Amino acid sequence: MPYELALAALSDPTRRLVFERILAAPRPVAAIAKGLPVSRPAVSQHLKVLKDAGLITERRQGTRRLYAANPQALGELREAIEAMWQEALGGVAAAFDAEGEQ
Amino acid sequence: MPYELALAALSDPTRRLVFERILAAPRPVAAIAKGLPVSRPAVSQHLKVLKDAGLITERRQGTRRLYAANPQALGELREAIEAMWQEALGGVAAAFDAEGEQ
DNA sequence: AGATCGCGTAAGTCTACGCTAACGTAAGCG
DNA sequence: CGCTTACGTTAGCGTAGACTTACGCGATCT
Repeated sequence: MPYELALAALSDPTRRLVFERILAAPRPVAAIAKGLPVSRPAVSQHLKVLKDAGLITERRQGTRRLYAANPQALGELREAIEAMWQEALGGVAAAFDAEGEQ
Repeated sequence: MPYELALAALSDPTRRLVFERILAAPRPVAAIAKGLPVSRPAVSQHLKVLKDAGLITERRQGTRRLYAANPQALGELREAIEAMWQEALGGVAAAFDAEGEQ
């Protein structure tokens, strides 16, 4: 699962709220939607995007579905960001060296 | 600078291309736009968004402007993602425990 | 079997935003 | 001074996507 999908999925504020609500523990849809400023179908749509991005997993339990965060996708995103961070650190050092030479 | 802005800024594919082009070393706008599938003004607009998100810094040098990545904002984003990752790991462990008890 | 719960999906609307084309501007050069 | 370079900015357009309303469907209860 490419990290780009996770990045795009987490860029929406409402979707981040949805995701953060199932970070600590799995929850059914109605419990996620409760207290959010959008309707339950909207939450369902956000869950689909998060699932397609690999950020969450779905488990059916009777008539309801439990959604849980998937740490692996989050780990991949973390590593991608960290790689960019490292490269940026190196870039600053290189620019500083070039500055000193002129 | 809140990490939400950085997240939203990096969610666009073209803007990511722009950002990655100045990760290793600072560049003027024309150099960034060269080879990209969009016009130079579009690159300028992306640079503005990245700057507003704190991800890059601008330094004027005569008639041109050098854009460089800002590792600090990237570091903050990295830490925010890492915190969510840790929480997700804890959530999975908690769900597993609950599974064993029933 | 009928009723209800818990949820996904489809259709339609409206806003955000990425893009181009055109223009404006400050710095260097002859 | 013009002229060119290297940009930023604006106006306008087109589309992706976030949202609601309405509907459909399987599981559970009585």
